[in-house]
Amino acid sequence: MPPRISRSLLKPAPRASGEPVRTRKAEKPGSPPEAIDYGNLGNFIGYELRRAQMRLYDDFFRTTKGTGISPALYGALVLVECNPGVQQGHLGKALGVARSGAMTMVDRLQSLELVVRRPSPHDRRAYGLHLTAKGSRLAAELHRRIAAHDRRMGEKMTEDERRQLMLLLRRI
Amino acid sequence: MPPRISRSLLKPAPRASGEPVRTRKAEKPGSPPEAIDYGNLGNFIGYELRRAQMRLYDDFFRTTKGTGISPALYGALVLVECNPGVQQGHLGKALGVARSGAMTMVDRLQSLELVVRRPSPHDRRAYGLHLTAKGSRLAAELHRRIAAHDRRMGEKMTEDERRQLMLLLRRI
DNA sequence: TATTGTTATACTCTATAACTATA
DNA sequence: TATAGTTATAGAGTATAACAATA
Repeated sequence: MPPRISRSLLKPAPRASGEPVRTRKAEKPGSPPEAIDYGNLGNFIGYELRRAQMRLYDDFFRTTKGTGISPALYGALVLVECNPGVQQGHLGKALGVARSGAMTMVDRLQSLELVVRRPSPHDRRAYGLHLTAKGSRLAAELHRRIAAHDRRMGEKMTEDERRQLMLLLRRI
Repeated sequence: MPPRISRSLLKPAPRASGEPVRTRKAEKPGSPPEAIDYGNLGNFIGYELRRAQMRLYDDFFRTTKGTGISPALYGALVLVECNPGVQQGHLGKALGVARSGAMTMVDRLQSLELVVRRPSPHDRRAYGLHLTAKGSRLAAELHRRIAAHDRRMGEKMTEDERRQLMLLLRRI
């Protein structure tokens, strides 16, 4: 079964201008006057999963800063790179978004000049998606940065533990 | 250090009417004509984290169906329950959202008649948040359902493995 | 009739900024 | 001057529904 990237998990938002904003604690750095009781929240897998992903997203956005690429767009970029000529609709399905959502994503990638739509030779309704030269270059750069990012995410565990983590995550 | 629930990790959206919609694959059940190559995506911790959370969110929304409670609102409900009289702003900080976001969440909980704002005895600018009787009942019900949900999430691993997973997640 | 891309519309989530009452 | 709550506004993300062109 091919893995799927979920809509809800690729969400955090790039800005219109292309520059992701992560205004963590924009309001005030000061901590809440009284410690807050989180009850049973910390015993839930879902809670630790969320916290882990929060930290990971923070690092991801620092990693891709200046590129305008969110996790969702990176996923799309990888898919176009690995499947040159893929149809927009298929991309959307693979990413778990509706066609209109795929439309928006590809529009964005096109406006960043990373991806082009070329008429499909077989189906005059469809377009094939391809990386531009600029898109290829950025993809290569992002692969490097994101591989380093992913290593950082696992730097506090051994290689065995990392494998164990991946296995356990797949069992959820 | 008190745990924090991230804005970006509590995101998936409840509907205005209160009923969460999870139209997974609303477009077509059919699989893409050709298998799609996901490249190196599956070797990233972030990717597996996202997939795991996607599955978890699906189950969470099935679990809370009919209540209008999203993960974010459940978090808020727990915090109000565990910290009766907590100020809205402190709640927002604990949840990692701006004051206006806390406002929206509390408005929602109030419109669901789960939470009330009572004037603070010490500070005439502030309100204390409290569960209503209905809120207490729903919280109790949700605790049961979500505890079961969390057990389901870990049902494919041993108790030791679950503990290991929690430990590794905290190391990210 | 079904599918591809597209557009229009609507909704949630979240942020910033300005306003008010109070501290 | 700073803070608590509020309101207005804006942008991202995603969904559904309808449409034209094509299969």
